[in-house]
Amino acid sequence: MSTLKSKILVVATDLFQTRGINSTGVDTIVAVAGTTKMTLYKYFTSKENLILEVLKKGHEDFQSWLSEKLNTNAKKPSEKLLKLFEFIEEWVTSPNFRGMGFIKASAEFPNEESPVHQLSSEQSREFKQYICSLATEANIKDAEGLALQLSLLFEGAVQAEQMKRGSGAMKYAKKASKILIDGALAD
Amino acid sequence: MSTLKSKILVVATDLFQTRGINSTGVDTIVAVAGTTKMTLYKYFTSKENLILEVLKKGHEDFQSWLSEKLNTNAKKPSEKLLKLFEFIEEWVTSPNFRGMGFIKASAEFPNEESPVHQLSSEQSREFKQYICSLATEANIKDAEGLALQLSLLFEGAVQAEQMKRGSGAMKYAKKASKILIDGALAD
DNA sequence: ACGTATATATACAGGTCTGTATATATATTT
DNA sequence: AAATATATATACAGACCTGTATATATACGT
Repeated sequence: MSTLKSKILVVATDLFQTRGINSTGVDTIVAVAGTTKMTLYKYFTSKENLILEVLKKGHEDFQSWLSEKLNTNAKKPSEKLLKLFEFIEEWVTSPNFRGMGFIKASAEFPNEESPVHQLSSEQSREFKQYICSLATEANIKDAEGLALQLSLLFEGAVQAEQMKRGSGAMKYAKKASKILIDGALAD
Repeated sequence: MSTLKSKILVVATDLFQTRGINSTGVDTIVAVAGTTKMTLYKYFTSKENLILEVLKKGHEDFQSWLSEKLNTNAKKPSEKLLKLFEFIEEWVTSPNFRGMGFIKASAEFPNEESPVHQLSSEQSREFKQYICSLATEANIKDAEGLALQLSLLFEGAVQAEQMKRGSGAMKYAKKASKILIDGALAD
């Protein structure tokens, strides 16, 4: 991938997070990225296309980092579940955490026909599905239910962290997740 | 309050929720409300002022409904805590639920200097504080921690419900809250 | 050195948005 | 009936936005 395209993606991710998606114009993006609109529209067919690519990259980066961390640091499925929020916390509190795009995007694009909303919605579902697969492997009875609960905790904590960095929300989400997982394992 | 002002508030609440705040123009609001811009700008000094009043009304309506419900239907403090999500679920699944404004607003106005962001942030804090007061009365040891956890669940579930109505997220949030509260009461 | 691909600089068309100005209509009060 | 407050209708200025058009510069392969 061209370095310019990559630079635009990084800058857009940053600005979308700190100023909002709709409030960030392409002129601002190219100015910060140190390039021009012509170049942006060479790599992205439209602003919507740029938004979609920002979302895709953010989700892929997070998902692959997380599953790689879990696979190398935990063996038993139940261990993976229990360590889930530990790594999520590590990701979220890292200095180059740029927010979870799909949470903001689904708020800014509530219309269900919008491609941005659809992608956000799908990413949220995918993440929940990933947790559900971990829960299923760990022989949790109501794997779907636990996955939903953990994803609610996750999304709530990310939102709190986006609202105020360093709020420590994820630390308490981690504690809550341990209680919920232990309870589900005992069922 | 004038019926027109009230009508504008209701319509704006609705449109902000279903189309987003920044994506909803005042022209659309007055058209749906059946009035004109001149009237809107008589009752509200600016669009930002309208947004702030929409947020205030939404939060007041919810908070007063919730505390009244809890005060009449539960006596012991621990009972209030345990019934909290039952009433929240009733509110959220009611047909005229119009979303929790401050959750969407904080996503659309991430800039901490924005008055809209500041009010959203304050409302989130107030809600958490209310839960904390319930937990304190119920003699929970780490009342702050439990309050934070429950508010994370709440915000995550509202977000999920806003993303897809009828997702049943609040039902599972309620179950999770019971587990967390029971655990905290036993400490 | 020459041609080609890539990036820049800049201007602008067409649209949307907020907030105001101007003129008119409808109620209500006296 | 006259006067006053309230609401409508409509137009518009000024700002912003997306996406494109045009012309120029820079690098690179051959």
